[in-house]
Formats: sequence, structure tokens, C-alpha cells
Amino acid sequence: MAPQRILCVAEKPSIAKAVAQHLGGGRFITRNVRGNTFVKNYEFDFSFAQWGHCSVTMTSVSGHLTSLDFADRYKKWQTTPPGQLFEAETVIKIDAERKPIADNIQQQARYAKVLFIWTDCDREGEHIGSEVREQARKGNARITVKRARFSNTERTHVIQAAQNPIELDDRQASAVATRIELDLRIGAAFTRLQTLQLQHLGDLLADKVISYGSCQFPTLGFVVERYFRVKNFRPETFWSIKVTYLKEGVKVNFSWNRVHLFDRAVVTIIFEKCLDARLARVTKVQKKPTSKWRPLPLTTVELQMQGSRFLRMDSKKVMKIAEQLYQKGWISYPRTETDQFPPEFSLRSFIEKQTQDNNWGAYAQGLLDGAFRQPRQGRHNDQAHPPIHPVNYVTSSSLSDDERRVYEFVVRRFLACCSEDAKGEATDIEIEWGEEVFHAHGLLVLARNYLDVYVYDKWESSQQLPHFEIGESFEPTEANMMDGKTTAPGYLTEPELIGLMDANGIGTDATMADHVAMIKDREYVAARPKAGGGRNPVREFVPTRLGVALVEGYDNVGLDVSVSKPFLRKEIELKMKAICEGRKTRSEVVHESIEEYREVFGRTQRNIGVLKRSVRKYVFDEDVG
DNA sequence: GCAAGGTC
Repeated sequence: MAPQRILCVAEKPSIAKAVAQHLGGGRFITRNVRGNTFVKNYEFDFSFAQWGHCSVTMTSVSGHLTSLDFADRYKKWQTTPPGQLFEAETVIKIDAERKPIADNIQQQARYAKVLFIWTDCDREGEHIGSEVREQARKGNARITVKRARFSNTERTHVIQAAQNPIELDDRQASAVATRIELDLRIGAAFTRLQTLQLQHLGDLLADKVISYGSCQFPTLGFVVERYFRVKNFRPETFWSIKVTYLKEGVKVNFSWNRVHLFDRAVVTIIFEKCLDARLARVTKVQKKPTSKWRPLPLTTVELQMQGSRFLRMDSKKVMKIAEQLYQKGWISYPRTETDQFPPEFSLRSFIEKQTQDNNWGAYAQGLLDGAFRQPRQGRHNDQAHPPIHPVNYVTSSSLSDDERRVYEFVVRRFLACCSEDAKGEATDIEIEWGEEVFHAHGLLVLARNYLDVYVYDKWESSQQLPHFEIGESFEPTEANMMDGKTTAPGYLTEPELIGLMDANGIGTDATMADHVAMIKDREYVAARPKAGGGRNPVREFVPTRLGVALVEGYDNVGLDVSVSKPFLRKEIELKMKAICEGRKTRSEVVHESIEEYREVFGRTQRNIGVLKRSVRKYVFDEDVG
């Protein structure tokens, strides 16, 4: 009897190849798929515990297979009232460039007994799996469907996954289908409404698409909120007391525990009392070991934040470069939320590969020779990908300048994770002078450890404090009452923006940089290098007049929750979770959310004058009273 | 001409 055929389908070609290599034991045939240069079919034999000795075809899709759009009759902006898009008929299509991939799955499924899905183990992966299943059933209605549970492509892990198939999670797939439908309906309805209404207010906006999206608007909202905090900032004068004491040739500066107060008279009285007391007395002398923790394993969000801070590129660029490095096999998959390495992960073999480098090779060797520490475990695990790490060594001469910087960051971060924390000794001295308490803090770095390789962190010894005894008294060498002014916050920087998006659940690791780029493309915000940032300034975002007009306009339309706030997106996220946990169904959530947004939409439409006035005021400098 | 999410 001929062996059973099994069709395996991964989310992307790289996973298909890695899995084929492990299951095929290095022996497999590669076949091209007509019409697509990336997707390949790998054929090999494998003995499954469940299905016996089988002939396997391992292939992949390339992300989502289908897309959702409105039926043709709703395509014309002029003839479809935007509000109709909340209930307009939608169609699921397979775009022309994905047709060959879909056809391949149909054909391969025809003689297969089992469809074994190897998409990423996250929500989107579950949905992509359901798209694959749909195609496979078109070729073979009776095909058995299973899915693999895996979170990395290490050999033993892959084999373990192959031998323990589980079921596709339809709840997760329908949570994603819900998100897709809501994003389309809400995004398209608001985009058409505001574009059609605002476009002809003046030449500056003519032919411009003024888009709305559940992610791009809150992203804009963060930038505008900070802008107003800067704009409305009024400096306040404060007063403080500073004490210095010259001992053993060291000038020790003591800071006031109250930091500063905003009442000059009060500080003057306090200061007088101190002077009257004349002698200050040492009340606390403490030396204790301290440490600066090594960084956590690298996630995408962290790569984007640190990258836009230290590598002279924006988050979108960092992701593009990381993607290239991944495609070439130098680093692992760059889109991950996981900040913990699996326990069986072969960290040492990846460290080993870095020992040949001129800059950090000796450090890597030092780790292998005994300095290695198991990385800290963060609290995130997407169950799909390990933290970002170097997988192969590449010399800097074979990389572009940008690639070299990102690769170097990934390597240094990885080596730092596998290192000991930096160790130091902290000295704290407290004095009482009059009724006030002042303190001095000193740091002595004893062992730099991870800092030697992770050049992005700074931790330096301070000036060494002289010896003090508890109870010792002295007359301060100098004491001054100082005044100062509170300073305005800065505009939102790119790492801050990425951090806010992450904290508020706006976008995913793979899309955050896109949303940031989108609000720039739409000319809602402008990016510029932060002043005083030296040779390597971080970028900061300032909203354009249009960006301010939109946010302020919506804030005044009379909505319970403005669309520029992250709240509405968060709600969709919670509802997706409810679907995943079986507490709600797709149709319930679509119905609820559409009704909710229809209300927001209706109110916006009725008060469209408010939005228009805001645009006239900010974009066209008109006096709107 | 709309979104956000995958991916090349």
C-alpha cells in the first residue's frame, strides 16, 4: 500500500523550510510553486506517531491568504452614503498575487489524508490556518485537519510538535475575522465621511485622503496630547536649599529631601532656621551592594524603542533592516512579543558563533568560559516566536552600514542577556540640619559585567564620598538658597510614542511602525530631530495643523469617548478576548460594536460643523469665533 | 481614493 500523504502548511516560507529540514532529516526535494517565487513545496518522508510512515509535502502561505472588501456596488464614494458601510455587503477575495498560493494548497490537498497546519501559534496564525483549511477543503472536502503547536524551530521542539497535533482554534480565528470586519467598516465609513466633508474646505486639502483608523487615530492622539501639554505649559518658579561640605579634599553636595517648594517665603524661613542651627549632624551612613540589571531578552517593541533611540533610524527603518537580516539568516524572526527564552534553548551555540568577532568576540568567549548566566525571564510570551537573537555570525564588511548597526545591537543585546548584572556599591549619607534632612548619594561600580558589551546602557561611578560617622557634626562649607523654573516637557519622541502604543494596545509589534509612518504620510504629524540631541538625536513628533484640527474637532463633537483616545481600540481588543474565551460570539460582537460606532458616527455627522470649524481655524487660519 | 493584520 502506498504511504499516506500529509500536507503541511506554514505561515511563511522560512518556517516551511526549517520544519522540512528537521522532519526530513536533511533529505527533502524542493519544488517551485508556479506563479510565486517565495513559496516552495518540500517533499520528504516522515513517520508520525499518529499516521505512520507518510509521504509529506510541506509548503506555506505568505501571511493572510484572503482580504475583506466591500461588494463592488459600494465602491463609489459619491454614490454610497458613508454610513451605509456599516451594513454594506462584504466579500472575501483572494488577491491575484495570492491565487497561485491558494491553488497550490488546493492541488496538494487533493490526494492528502491530512492537512497539518503549521501557522504561528497566535491569533492571526489561527485565522490564517482557517484560510488554509478553507482552500484545502476546496480540493478535498474530506481532508482531516490538524495543527501543530510550536513556538520556535529548534529540532527537538519541531519533532515534538509533529508528534502531538492539536486542533485549530476556531474561536481565535473568528476573533480575528471580527477584528477584520470592524476595522474595515469603521475605517472606511469614517475615512469617507471626513474626506468628503473636509476635502473641499480649501486647496490645502483638495485631493487629500483624510483617513481614519482605529490605530492611526489614537497614535495621532498621543502626539497631539503631548503637543498641548507643551503648548499650555507655564513655567513655575521654585526655591530650594543646597548644602556643600568640603571634607578630605572632596566637595560633597547634599540635596534637600523636599527637593524644592514653590513658596519663596516658606523656603526663606526654613533656610534661616537651618543657618541658626549652624551645625549639621550625620544621621545615616549606609553602604550597600547594588546592581544594575542586565536587559531582558529582546522583543520587537524594545528593538523599535532602543533602535529609534540609539541607532539613528526611525522605527520603520529598524524593522525593515531587521527583516532583511532575518531573510539573510543572520538574526531570528524579528516580530515577537516574547521576552523569555525557552528553557531548552541552545543559547551557548549562538554565543559560540559570536566568538570570532573582533569587537565582541572576546566577550562572548568569556561567557563560554564561565561568565554565562541564564537570561532573566520577562512576563511576555506570544507562544509563537522566541526573543530576537543572532542565529549566525556575519562580518560587518558584508553588511550595509544600517544592517551592521542593527545586527550589532541584536548581538550585543543577546550577549548582555546572557551575562551577569553589573555590580556596585551604593553609599547614602543623610544629615539633619535644623529641622531639615539632606542627603548625598555615591556609587562605586565594582564589576561592569554586561555593561562591557551592552554599550547603550550607562552606569558610571560618581565621585567617591569621604568617610562619615553617624553622629558626626559639621558646619556646612557653603549653603545657598537657589531658585529655578520648572521646564516644559518635550514633544513626544519616537521611543516614547512606541512605548505608549504598546502600553495601550495600539497596533501589534509588526504594525506599530506602520501606524507611525501612516500618520506622517497623511500629514497629520511631522518628525524632526530633537534639538540638543547632539550628533545622534532622537526624533520627536509635532502635529501639523491638520493633525491638531482633527483631534480637537473630534474632542468637541460631543462624543462620550473621543476617537482620538485609545479607549475604543482597547474595547475591541477586550471583545476579541471574549470571543477567544467563548464568552461572546462573532455575530454578537460585530452587532454590538457596529451599533456603538454607528452612534459615534451619527453624532459626528450631525455635528460635522464642529469638525469643519476646527479645520478652518487651524488649517486655514480663519477666525471662527 | 477607505482599515489593520499578516508577509516577500
